[in-house]
Amino acid sequence: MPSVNITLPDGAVKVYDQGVSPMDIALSISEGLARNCVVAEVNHRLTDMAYKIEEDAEIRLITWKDSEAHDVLLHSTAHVMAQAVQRLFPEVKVTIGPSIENRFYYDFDTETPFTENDLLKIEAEMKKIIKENLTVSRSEISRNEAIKLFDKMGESYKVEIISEIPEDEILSLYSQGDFTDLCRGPHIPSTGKIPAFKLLSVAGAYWRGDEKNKMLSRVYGTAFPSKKELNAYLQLLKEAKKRDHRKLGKELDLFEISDTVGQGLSLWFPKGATMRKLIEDYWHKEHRDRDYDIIQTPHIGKAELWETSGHLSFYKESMYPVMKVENQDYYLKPMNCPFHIMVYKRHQTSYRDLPIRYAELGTVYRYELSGVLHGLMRVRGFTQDDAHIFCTPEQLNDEVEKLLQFSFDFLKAFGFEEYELYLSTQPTEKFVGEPVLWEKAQESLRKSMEKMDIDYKVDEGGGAFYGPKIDIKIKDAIGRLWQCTTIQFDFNLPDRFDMTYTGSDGEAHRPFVIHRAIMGSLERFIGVLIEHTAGKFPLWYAPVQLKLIPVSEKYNDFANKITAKFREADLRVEMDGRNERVGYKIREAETLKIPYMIVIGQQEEESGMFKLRHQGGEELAPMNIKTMIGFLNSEVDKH
RNA sequence: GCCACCUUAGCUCAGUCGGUAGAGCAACGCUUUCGUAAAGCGUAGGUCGCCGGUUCAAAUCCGGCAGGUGGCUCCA
Repeated sequence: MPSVNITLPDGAVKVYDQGVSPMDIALSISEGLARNCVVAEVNHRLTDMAYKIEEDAEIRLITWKDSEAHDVLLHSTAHVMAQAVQRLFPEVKVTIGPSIENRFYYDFDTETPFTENDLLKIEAEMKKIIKENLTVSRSEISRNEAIKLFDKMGESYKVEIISEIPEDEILSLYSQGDFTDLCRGPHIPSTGKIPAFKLLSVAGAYWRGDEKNKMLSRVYGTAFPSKKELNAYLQLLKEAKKRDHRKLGKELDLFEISDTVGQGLSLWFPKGATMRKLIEDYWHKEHRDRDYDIIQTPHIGKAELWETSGHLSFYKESMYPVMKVENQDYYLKPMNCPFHIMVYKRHQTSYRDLPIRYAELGTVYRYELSGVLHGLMRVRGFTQDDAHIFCTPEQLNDEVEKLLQFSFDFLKAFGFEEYELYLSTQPTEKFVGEPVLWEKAQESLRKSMEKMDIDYKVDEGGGAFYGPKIDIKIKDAIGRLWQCTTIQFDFNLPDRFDMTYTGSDGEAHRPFVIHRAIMGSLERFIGVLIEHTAGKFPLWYAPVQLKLIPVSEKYNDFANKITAKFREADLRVEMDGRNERVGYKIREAETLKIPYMIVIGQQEEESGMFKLRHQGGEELAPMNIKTMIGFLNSEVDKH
C-alpha cells in the first residue's frame, strides 16, 4: 500500500498508509489525544477527523483548547438542533444554521412558529441525540443528485441554496442517524462529543434577511467545550442584564422613555440631565481647544432646504411627516448637515479661511421602525455631537489625522481604550461624486490610520452613497462592542448646495466636507456609559458626587453648613437629613451608586475632621474640609 | 414594520380550576435621635395596559388595538 508523509506541528515527519485519517493519526499518538480531538487542519484547511489523506500533508490536530474548535462545536450543535426539530416536527422545513460569535442559530420554516415552551422539548430531544452518540459522516454528491435528494425530502430551501452554488463546486452532505444536511463542514466526529449546550431564545427572521421574504422561526442556542465555560457565558449574559441601561436608568433616576410622551423620545430627569450637561461641557471645552467653532441651528427647516439637500428624495421614509405653516411645508430635521452648509455659505470663503470646523450638539428626529427602538441606544429624537469640517484637498490628511486623534483622546477620557475600526469604501453601483475624489478620501483615511499604526477592517463597498467612512466601535468593560464614532465624507451636499471657496489662483473650488460625530449621539453614548460603568460613574460626571449623612436630625444644621462649603467649591453634594438611621441612609446611597459619603455626628462637629467613605465601604483617614475639597477636585480633574 | 413572548399599586412581583385583589420596598403619620448596606407600629394607594366578546360571574377564556422585551431588517 502506498504511504504518505505526515508533518506534525513540531516538525516531526511520520509515515502512514495512504488514506489515513486524522483520527488514525491521533490514535497512533495516544488514545487520550484522539478522544479530545474535534477536527483537524490538513494543509491549512479544516477537515473532519475521518478525512482520508491521500498525499503528503502537514497536519494539526484540533482539540477543545484550540480556538477553531468552538466554531465547529457551535455549528455541529446547530445540526443536532435541526435533527431534534425534524424528529419532533416532521413537517418543518430546515433552512440554514450557522455559528455566530459564541452562539449558533438555525432558521426553520414552520406553520406555527416556535414558542419558548418548544425550546424545552427541543432541548430534551437534543440531549437524546447526544446520548445516542451518532456518528457524523460526510459524503460528496453531484449537484443534480443533491437537488433530487432534497427535492424528495421536501426541503425546498435547500434546493434553492444548491441551485445557487457554482456548478464546479463539490457539494457535501453530513449525516448523523436519521438526519442529513447540506453542509460544507467540518463537523465533530459524533453527536456524543457535545459537552454542554443551551437553547437561548426564539425569534423571527426573514429568509435570507430580506423583509420581502417569508418570516422564518429562528432558534438561538449556545454550546461550549465544558459546563464551566457554558456557565461563565450564561453568567456574562446575566451581568449584561444587570448593567442594562434601561434598568439602571430607572434605578438611578436618570431618564425615562414614556409612552405618553411618545416612542423613542427620552425624558431626562435632574440627575440624568446633570450628567448630560457635564458631558456636554467637556465636549464644548475639547472643541474650543481644537479650533472648532460652535454653532446652533433650528429643529425644523423648509421643504426647499431638504429638496436641495436630497433628503426628501433619498431619506424621506426616515423623516417625520410634513408640517404646514402659513402655506409653507416644513420638516423636522433628520440631520444637521444642510444647516451647517448654510452657515458656511453665508459669505464667500477664501482658501485662507480653511479649514473651517463647525460643531453643534444638534438634536435630530428620525422616524425609526418601532421594532428597532431600544432604550437610549436607538431612539427617534437624539442629539448628535455633530461637526462638519470644510477643507482643501491639501488639508485632507491632516484633518483626518486630527479627527482620529481627537476621537481617541475623547473616548479615552471616558475609559474606552479598546476599539475596532472599520473603513467602508465606495459602493459599486449607487454613489455620487467623482471616483477620483472617493479614491483621494479613502486614501487619506487609510494613510492616517496606517501612520497612526491603527489596525482596521475594510468593508469593501460598504460606504454610504455619498461618501466613504470610518466607524469606530468601542469595547466596554465586559467586552461588548458599541458603534458611536463615525467619520464620513460627503460628496453629495457640496455639489447640491454648490459650495465653493476661492483658491490662491482666484478660481472657485469645491471644498471637501467631512461629517463626523464622536459620541454619535448623547443618548447612545450615555447609554453605553451606563452599561460600561454599571452605573458607577467617575467623579467628574457623577450627578451626585458626595452624600452627607448626619447621624441624627440633631446634626442637620451642622451638616447643612458643611454642604454649603462643598457647594461653594463646585462639588455636587446632597445632604440626607431624613429621620432615618445611618445604616439605612448608607444603604440607599450605595444603591444609588454615589461615589463618596461622609457620616456626620458629634465627633465631626467637635473635631472639624471628616472621614470620606468610598462607595463600597472603604474609609479614608480624617481630613478637614479644605483638604477634602482639594482631594475631591483633584480626582475630578484626573480624566 | 415583521415573528415570538410580556403588560396586576410609584417599584419588584404573587394571584390555583372563572367567584369582584395581595406581599415586600417606596410614600405618608406616629414613636425613636440613633455612628457605616434595611428601626418599630400604623395609614393610604389598583377601572388588573385599552376596547370589545363569551359567561349568572372575567385579572383569569376569546378577539382587536396600544406599549414593552428578544430577534429580523435598518442604524447615531
